[in-house]
Amino acid sequence: MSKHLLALVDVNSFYVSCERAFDPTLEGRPVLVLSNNDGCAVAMSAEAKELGITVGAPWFKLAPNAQRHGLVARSSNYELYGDMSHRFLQVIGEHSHEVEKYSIDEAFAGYGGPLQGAGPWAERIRRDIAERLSLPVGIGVGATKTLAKLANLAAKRVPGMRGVCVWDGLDAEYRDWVMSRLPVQQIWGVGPRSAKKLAAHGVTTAAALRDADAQFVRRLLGVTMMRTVLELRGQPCIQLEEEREFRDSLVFSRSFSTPVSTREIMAQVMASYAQRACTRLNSRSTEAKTLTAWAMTSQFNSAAEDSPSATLSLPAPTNDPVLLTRAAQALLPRMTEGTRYTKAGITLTDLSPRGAQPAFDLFAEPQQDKGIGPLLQQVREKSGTDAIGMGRGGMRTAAEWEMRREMMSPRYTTRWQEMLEVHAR
DNA sequence: CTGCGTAAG
DNA sequence: TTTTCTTACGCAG
Repeated sequence: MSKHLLALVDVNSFYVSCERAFDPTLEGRPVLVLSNNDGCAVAMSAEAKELGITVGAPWFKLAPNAQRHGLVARSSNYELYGDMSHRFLQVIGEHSHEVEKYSIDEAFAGYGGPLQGAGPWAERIRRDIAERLSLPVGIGVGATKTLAKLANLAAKRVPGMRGVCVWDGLDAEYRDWVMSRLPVQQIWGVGPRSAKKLAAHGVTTAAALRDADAQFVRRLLGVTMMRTVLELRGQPCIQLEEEREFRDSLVFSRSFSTPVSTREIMAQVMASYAQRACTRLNSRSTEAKTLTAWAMTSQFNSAAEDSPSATLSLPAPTNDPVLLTRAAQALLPRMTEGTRYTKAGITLTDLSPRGAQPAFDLFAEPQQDKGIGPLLQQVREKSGTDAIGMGRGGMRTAAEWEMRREMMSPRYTTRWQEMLEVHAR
């Protein structure tokens, strides 16, 4: 008997595991990866969790005691993680025809063979990723995405499973026991708000949600939660999705390392961010028709709250950094000189595939004729964002407000100069 | 169509 | 001195 099953493969403590893959001295030690600006912990090893550190813990509070605990912190190295993520998907793809990238460190994979073969199949994936990428993964297999997620949780929590769990391969009584003990909030798709509403009706465990009346759940929390109920019963409602080429919008936003409070500096920020948003636009071969430039003050200082934004509709879809950089300056008159802004961003909307509507010459700008925009982007793509740019974009020395990344590891897999050197003797 | 609430990692 | 960033979807208005 063969049944269509799904695996959810995820890397344990992905960012930390990427760091460890290239620096084995981190093995067995408490390790943290910090957010942009080295502000707070965003990922941690099991050893760091045991020290009581949680996501969001501010680094400046942990730093004084780090040495005493042997705690190591790394700045986030997204270039490395992104590349490792790509390799992770590639390996899974060699074991399955259907793969869906779910997040930077997770993927769903389809399995169409007999049930007894599912465990060995998952084990082969686990071993292949360990051998080729030095990354530890957990794999849950189930008849639906929700059950695969659940099995993945079990794979990590039950020591005997050693990272692989095939839900349908377990005893029915054992499955029931697990579900009756699992808090409903641990189910994929059930967040804190929904859990609270469910609890008010006596639904506090995964088993209770599975056995709840589907129509009742639909009325209480909508169709999405009803689908979750059906999926817990083994009825697939959430399909494996194709990679979506196309997104409706694109955001480039960053917090500043120190607040920005003058138009002069914000102009530099906008120039830099617009060009980086432009790079993302190009990497997806798209053009944007609308640009929103925005800034905001700290959420933790409600006294002087301000969140100015300016939305511009461009005459035609464009990916020209010159035009977008200029458009982003529209924020400046909206901001209050002297207010301490802590974060800003560029949102590009109304995206379309590049060249879908041929540019109407009437609106062509003088610099487009000379091809300055494409040239700038070409140089940035080839030689890095600090090679060339307009305004602040392209400066080699970091500006005062630019993000701090003081403990970043080398970009081992994407930069020749930063490749790992191995000496044999 | 848009903004908001909710969730995810 | 802190306290991430990004994407997606359903639903109400």
